[in-house]
Formats: sequence, structure tokens, C-alpha cells
Amino acid sequence: MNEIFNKDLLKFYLQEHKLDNLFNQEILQEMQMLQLNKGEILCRQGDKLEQMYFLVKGKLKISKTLPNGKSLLLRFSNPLAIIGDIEFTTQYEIMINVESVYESLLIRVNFNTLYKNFYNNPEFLQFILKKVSHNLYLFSNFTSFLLYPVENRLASYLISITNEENHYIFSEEMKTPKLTELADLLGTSYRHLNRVIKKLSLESIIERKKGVFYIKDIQKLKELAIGNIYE
Amino acid sequence: MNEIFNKDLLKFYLQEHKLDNLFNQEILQEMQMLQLNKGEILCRQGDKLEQMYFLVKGKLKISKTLPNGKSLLLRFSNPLAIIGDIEFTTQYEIMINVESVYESLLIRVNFNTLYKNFYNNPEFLQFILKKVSHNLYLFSNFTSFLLYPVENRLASYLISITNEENHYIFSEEMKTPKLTELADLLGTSYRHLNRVIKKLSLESIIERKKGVFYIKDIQKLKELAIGNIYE
DNA sequence: AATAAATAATGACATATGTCCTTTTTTTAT
DNA sequence: ATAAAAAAAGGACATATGTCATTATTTATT
Repeated sequence: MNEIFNKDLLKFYLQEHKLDNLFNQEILQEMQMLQLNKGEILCRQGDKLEQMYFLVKGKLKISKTLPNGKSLLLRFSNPLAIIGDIEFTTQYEIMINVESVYESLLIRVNFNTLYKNFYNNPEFLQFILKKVSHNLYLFSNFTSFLLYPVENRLASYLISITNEENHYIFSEEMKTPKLTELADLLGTSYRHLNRVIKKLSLESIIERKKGVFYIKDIQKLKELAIGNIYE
Repeated sequence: MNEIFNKDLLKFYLQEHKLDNLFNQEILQEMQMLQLNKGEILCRQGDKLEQMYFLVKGKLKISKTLPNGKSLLLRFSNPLAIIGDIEFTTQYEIMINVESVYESLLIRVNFNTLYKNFYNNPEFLQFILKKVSHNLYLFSNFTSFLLYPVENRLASYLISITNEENHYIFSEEMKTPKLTELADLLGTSYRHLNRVIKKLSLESIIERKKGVFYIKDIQKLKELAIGNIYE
């Protein structure tokens, strides 16, 4: 985790995500810009967080460690995501693991600075509240999602990563985060995911070819997804 | 859902839950006190909520309807729970079903009134933020919980409803909300729950006797719960 | 190109859980 | 107390999914 000493870049990203309205000039001096490399860990479940992080570029993988040691991937976060909102509000230990999927840029600021300067600022509180609420909303969908068989969850996942214009071919999303990772995301094992992929292939719904996936029958896939979209 | 026209009672409950610090006298005129009977529905998933509700007495059952028509019980809410915080913040449709377990009392206030009078009030925003954050925290635990076999989830449930002093006998919690309801809560079927109860009985961990449950081996039960407590 | 090494897919079997139907137990009515 | 009705528990079978070992495929090395 490298700090990047470039206040102009920091300002640029604050503006890009319209955070400059929220924060004043003084606090800008209290902020740091950080770079996370691929696979680097930002924080681990159980840590005591003292800073809030704003993801301004890149992608974070949010997972949860289960008592049996396994980890369940909860979601991917894109800018502008916040890490530490819950912990800032409640002072609970952090309940998720956060890892950078590829290179990411984050802006960091101390809880204490925020308490001092913004805990009575309605705009700031509204902003955080919206973020937390949206997260809760996502969680709620995610939870019920877990009760469906993997076949349905996979269908939902495939549909949500397929873009509308060109929905017959996509490779990037299925190649880079390997199938093991997808299995985690879906809360199942690699073995079983493979089994389900095979089944969908036999039913001519998808086709697998050297890490590239083709969706042959988006209609059937949508039926399998039971209106449940993964995002 | 009956309205109770008794401002003194309303004031009493506001005080009891320390809401009188939060709200001023004028808004008190805008609040209504409601009574829900056992089994009455407060709101359904997909409704457009226009009011915020504060549960001041009783118990609410919070569930989610899945696309296949089944419903998953998410949790029970006790005072002081808030219904409508997310919807107030995000204007999303409500994503849960709320039903009164037995007679409950709620205080209702219009979103518009709150927007007008409290959306710039830091104390109010902090209060809501804490509630939402805590909910998110609970949800996060709940989610990973769903990945365990019913045996573990049941063990966790039993432990969390058993009080420490007298943990060998309890009946109320297992009699009144019937086992079918518990099965829902755990996200399984009545049939399977019964199967698991039988198994634990055979292993002399619990004992079932006419709707009354005895915990015979709390130690083993705790091992089964894998440190995962349901609350 | 042939072989070794690494990666991915599959087979075999066990467990967890759902559905539906039957049996057992409890409650109610006579 | 006995029969009928209602409620609870259990049996049988099918599906979903996990684990571990084996086989097939791909990639790297010589």
C-alpha cells in the first residue's frame, strides 16, 4: 500500500466523484491518496479501523470469512465506494475483508478528523447514510439470492455481467477472475460450479470454449435467473 | 391497524425510548400512535412507503419474499426498531414484509414531515445512521449464517435464545412460534428441521417432550454453533 | 515435436435438504 | 371412554452440493 504524494491528483479524484462539494479545503490537507496493487489487502475482518477510505479508481473485492475458515465473496465494489462507513458510525470491528482486484486508488481520512469536522454536518451525514442504506439494500437481495440453487445464481450472474448490445459473447469477465473465484462469489465449490456449467452447456444454453463463454440462449438463461439480478 | 388517540401515551413511549430528545414539540402533533394486532401486516415488499414507523412495544417479524413465492424470515425486531429508515433515505420500494408477532405499538410519522424538519438535523441523521448501520451489521452475520447446514444454524439459534442462568429448560420460545416458523427462520423446511431435531435428540444433546425442549448438553451445542451466534 | 509440469475437468461417493405421502400422536366431540 | 378430526412426526425417494481422487487438457521446457 503506497501513499501517493500528489495533491493535484487527489483533488482531481475528489472532483470527479463530486466529493469536493462535501469536503472543505482544510480537510484536504488531512487526506492521503493510496495505491493498492493487485491482490493487496486493505483490511481484514476483525481489524479495528481508524480511517475511512474512498475508492476513487479500480475495483475492490469484498468478502467475509466464515468461522469454518471459508470465505464468501459478497460483492465487487466500484468507485465511489466507501470502506469504513459502518465502522465510523458504530465503532464495531470491521466485518469484511477488502482486497484490491487490480490496481486501485483510494483516498484515506482519519475517523477523528471526520468526527471533529463532519459529524455534525448534515450533507456529510446524508451522504454516508445513502451509501450505507444502499449497501443494506444490496445485502438484502444478496441474502435471498443465496437460497437458490447454484444453477439459478449462475444464470443471474451471467445475465448481470452480459451487456445488452453484444450479449452472445464475452470472455473477459469469465477468464480473468477464474472460475474458482466465481464459485466463491456464488457460495459454492469449483467442482459444483463446473457441474452446473456442464449442465447448461448440454442444454445448449451456454457454450464454453477455452475460457471464453458464449450465451446461446439468453431467453432460457433469463428464465433460470427468475427475475433475480446480481448487482 | 388502529390509531390510538392518546398523546400522553405517545409522549410516554417517546420518553421511554429517549426519542423526546430527538424530536421537538411541534412534530409530536404530526405523530400518530398505532396498534397492530397479532398477525397484522404493517407493510409488504414492493410497497411505496410514505411514513416512518418506530416500534415502541411488541415484536415484529421481518421477512423477505423470494421470487419463487417462498418467504425467508430475516429476523425479529424489538423496540426500538425503525421501519422505513432505508426507504426514507433512498426512496427505494420497501424490500421486506413486516408483520406483528403479537400486539405491537408503533409511532408513525410522515416522510415529508421528517424531510421538512429533520433532514438537516445532525442528531436525527446520526440516530438513523446508527440504526441502519447496525442493521447492516446484523445482515452481514445473517448472510454467512445461511451457508451452514441446518444443524449448525439450529444450534446457534438455540444457544442465542437460551438464557445463561437456567439453560437447561425453555419452552416458551419453542412452543409459541411453532416449529414451522422456526424452520422458516432458519431457511429450511419443517420436515428437515424435524429431522435435525431428532438427530440432536438421539445424540442426547437436546430432548423434546411435548413442545418443551431441554438442553442436555450445552457444551456440544456450543461446538455445533461454531462460534456463530444468532442475533 | 516430445515430454514434463501445471491447470482444468470429471468420476465416484457421501451428505444435506426438499417434496410428498403415510403413520403416529394429540385433541376434540360425542 | 371411544371415535373422529386435527396436528405432529416420520418414511421414501429425488435433487443439490461437497470432498477427494483421477483423468484429461493445456502450457512450458528441452
